[in-house]
Amino acid sequence: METGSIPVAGLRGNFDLQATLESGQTFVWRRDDGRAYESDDPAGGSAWYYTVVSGSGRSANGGDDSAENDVVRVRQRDGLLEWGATTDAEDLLVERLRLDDDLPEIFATVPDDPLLAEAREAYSGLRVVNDPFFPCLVSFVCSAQMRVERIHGMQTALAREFGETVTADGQTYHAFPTPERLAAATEAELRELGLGYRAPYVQRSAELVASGEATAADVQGLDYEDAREAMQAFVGVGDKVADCVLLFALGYLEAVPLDTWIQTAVAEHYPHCEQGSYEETSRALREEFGGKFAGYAQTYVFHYLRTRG
DNA sequence: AGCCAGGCAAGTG
DNA sequence: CACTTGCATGGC
Repeated sequence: METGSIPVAGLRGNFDLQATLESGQTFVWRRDDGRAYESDDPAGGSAWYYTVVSGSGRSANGGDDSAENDVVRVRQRDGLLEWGATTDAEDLLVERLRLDDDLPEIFATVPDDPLLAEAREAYSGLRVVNDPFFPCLVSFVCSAQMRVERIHGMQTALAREFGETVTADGQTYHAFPTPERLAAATEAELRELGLGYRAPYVQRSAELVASGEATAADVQGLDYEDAREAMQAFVGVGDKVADCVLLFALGYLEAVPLDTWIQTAVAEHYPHCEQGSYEETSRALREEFGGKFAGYAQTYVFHYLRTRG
């Protein structure tokens, strides 16, 4: 393994690895200690997390074409983001964890109302992730009427059953399954993993991606509202899941997913944003949260509301 | 036992 | 277009 460390104390804004990875926005990381994601778990502050990165055109080491998947491990300690990986992981981590985001600049565009102030105080350094598209899509198709810990468990099960394996330092890791592999899975196989009625949605969306009939490229680059509409070409994707994938994988930081928690927050803290339809309420809250980076504010509020007693 | 969890698809009016 | 219904599953 190569190793390295990124000083995160000097970033524009803080960094909180645990809050970033355990806030229910990404489901591609696992805790090395095997513990389920439990927010406010004191051990989480210095726990190792790992993911498997599917190689995409990064041909670093002289034609080793068997190394398609890389293991990346990270932990945060003493103002450093320490990593160990089967490749140089620094650029990847900066990209995936949005370490270049200028949080003070972002929050200068967001109102400093009491709720947001509390959320920022509680989870200073939480960053919106930049996940790979397909795992993010599947995760949020699975998210319907499901708790965060169980969504995470489902993605772990999918990787265990259908993901390619990588061995590093004598340990076996599972990549997230490819679209082709999930497209080839049967609905019954997916139901056995506890996906319930989401099973056919996952299979059919995987088929669309694998065949090229609908891909991220059809969405990326569109204006936000057109992109949200285009996302719904996938099966199991409505307005809310579309917003999640736009925010957490495609870089649409203005997207404000309206889930049950946020709808409660609208009723209690932003009643003037309650407009009836998803479309209109979402737009109103997006404007309430300053537009361009409204999804950042949403992610803080979601994590804060969900984890406080 | 009933209610809820990061909702969506399909059907009806 | 808006509204209703059915859908898996596990934890509290």
